Amino acid sequence: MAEKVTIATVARHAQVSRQTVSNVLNAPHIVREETRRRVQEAIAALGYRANQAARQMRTGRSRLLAVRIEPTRDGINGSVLDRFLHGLTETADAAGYRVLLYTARDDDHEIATYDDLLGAYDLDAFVLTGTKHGDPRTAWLAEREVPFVTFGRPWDAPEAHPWVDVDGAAGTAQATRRLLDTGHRRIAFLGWPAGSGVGDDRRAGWRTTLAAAGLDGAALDRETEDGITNGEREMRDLLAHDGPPTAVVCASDSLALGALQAVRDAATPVAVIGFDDTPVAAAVGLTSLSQPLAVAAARCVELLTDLLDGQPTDPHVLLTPTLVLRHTA
Amino acid sequence: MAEKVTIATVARHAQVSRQTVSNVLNAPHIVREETRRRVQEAIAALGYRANQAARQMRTGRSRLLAVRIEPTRDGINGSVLDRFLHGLTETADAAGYRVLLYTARDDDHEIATYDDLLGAYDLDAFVLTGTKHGDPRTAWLAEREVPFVTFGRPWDAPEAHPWVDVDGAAGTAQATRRLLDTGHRRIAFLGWPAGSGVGDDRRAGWRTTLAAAGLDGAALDRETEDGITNGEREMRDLLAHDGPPTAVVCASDSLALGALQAVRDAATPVAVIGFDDTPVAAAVGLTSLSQPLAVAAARCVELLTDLLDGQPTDPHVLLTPTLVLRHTA
DNA sequence: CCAGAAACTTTGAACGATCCAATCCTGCCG
DNA sequence: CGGCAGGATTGGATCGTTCAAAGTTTCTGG
Repeated sequence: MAEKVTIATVARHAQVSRQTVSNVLNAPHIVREETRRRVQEAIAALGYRANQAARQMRTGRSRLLAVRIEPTRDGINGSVLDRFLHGLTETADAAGYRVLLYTARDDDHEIATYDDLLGAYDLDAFVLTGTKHGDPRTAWLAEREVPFVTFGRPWDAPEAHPWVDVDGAAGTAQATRRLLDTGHRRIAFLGWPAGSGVGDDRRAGWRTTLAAAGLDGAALDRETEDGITNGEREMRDLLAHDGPPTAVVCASDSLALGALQAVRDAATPVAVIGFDDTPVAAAVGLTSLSQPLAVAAARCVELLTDLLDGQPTDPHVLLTPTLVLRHTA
Repeated sequence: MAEKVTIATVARHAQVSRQTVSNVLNAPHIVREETRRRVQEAIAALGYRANQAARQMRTGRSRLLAVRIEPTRDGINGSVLDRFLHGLTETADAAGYRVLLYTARDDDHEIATYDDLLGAYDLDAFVLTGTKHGDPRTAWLAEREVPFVTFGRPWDAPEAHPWVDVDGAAGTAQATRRLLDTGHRRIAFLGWPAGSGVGDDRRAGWRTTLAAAGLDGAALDRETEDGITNGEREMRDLLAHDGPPTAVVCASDSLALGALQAVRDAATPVAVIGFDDTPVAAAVGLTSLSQPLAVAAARCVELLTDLLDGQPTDPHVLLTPTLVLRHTA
């Protein structure tokens, strides 16, 4: 078995000192052209790779990003995280970072995990998904000046910390406009109870677009917890009342799927639009709003690397979802 | 800002030497009870955490596992990986390991990534998902004696290396038996082209169960690439021929969903059973076979830690899927 | 031809943990 | 009471890298 290749091996092979090799790696411009080439040839020839542990011990930086992987809740929206993670890993790779996973039952455990990861692994930064009002996690991290980015806006204070998000209101507005353009006038909204930033945002897009068209949807606005059965129940209820809607915009694909089942045995066809463009939507032909997850992930990594390199950038990125047209609208 | 807490800080605080602290952590039994307690109190009081980088440099072990995250293909089966990852992270955590993600376009890139991860991060082990016939990745790893486990059997040589898998044949057998029990006699199978280990396995379960009941399904066996539209086409074709099936077992939820759409406008009801119990199945009420992913992940970690600790265990684990009954069968 | 500066290169120390070998106790036995 | 065995504790060396400072060569201009 070949002995380990260290910076000293490379140095000997290239007839220079350790430090020169280190300079070639970390500050190439201060090394003479010809020397640099010789060192790089030695590196390639020996298959040398800088030992991260040793580097980390000296510099205190690990080139590691941590991301939480949550248990898929109702399952339907799970693959959103999946695609985000993939994008994150790919972009991080390109920037010379690696992605470490962690889980946590609740906020307290999550904070304990931060402490653990920072203490034991010297993590460089965190990516959080799904922030909520008054999030204790962001407060903890900010207090300790740990670099982090959230995928999801801080709804309390938009300037509080770096974030990347998808413009839900723009999405539902786009969906509503599409329905208006195709002749619909009685357009309902199936969303979550008021109070969640994401949910309120998505509802707002629908309401303002209706208002801009001189319509008032107040009677066609429903609030319910996420889930297929909830969606179906509310939609049946909407259809049972006077002046039933001819179309519905939903805050999630789960709700939309429920609506779709309620609509199946309706007298006249009803258009349905979901949110998240999950595999289920693709499977059943549901028109839905697709989040640019790969782009979002890439921007998260970009924000973090800039932050870690001390480069100032605008730390707030808002992306627009795309309406994917299928059979249902 | 508080100064960094190292093993020396703890030693000073507990009035012992560095080595004693190290012993408390790595070989508690050789330290006197009372001393051990004193050291542990100091550790707790100071919030000390062993620096992984330093430990790794000396021991050559990183307590890091690597898992590949693949781009979700047709999307429907994506969440399978998602749930597996979550289970993996949770179990690894409990065993004192962390999970590192990586991606790779193809096998060559993946092998290059192994090299990179081993060289730079001293990775302890790899978890591979989805092995295929004559996999170059497992060969590479085995040759270098890198510990790894695959989620999925090596179909060429079952004893080649440690693996965890779900018994597909047992699953489809269970599904077929269920259909037989509820009176069905003409039970079709919608699977993938022969040649893939997983696909052949799932088909075998159906065939042998039919044979055991004295039935021959040869005429009701279809092979097609995965996907909803493929499933729908094949199912329509089956229904159009003489002696159409009254039930169908599918190799995936994608195929089952296609079958479901074909069946919708059939004269008589046809039972459909899918495989993987994806969120889509739950959403549309499709009866499907559920893989015990959390258990599989846990067993993977178990196998690896045993391997790393030099403990001999039976390195081949075959788990049985569960039939989740819903509306369609 | 030499002083002085510029441009690199070399050397030694440090990061924080573990391993190794040596020393210090403590209790026990002769 | 001395000696000894055995476990508990200690100090020094070490892993591979980067930082800091000192050393060397090369080049330029007077």
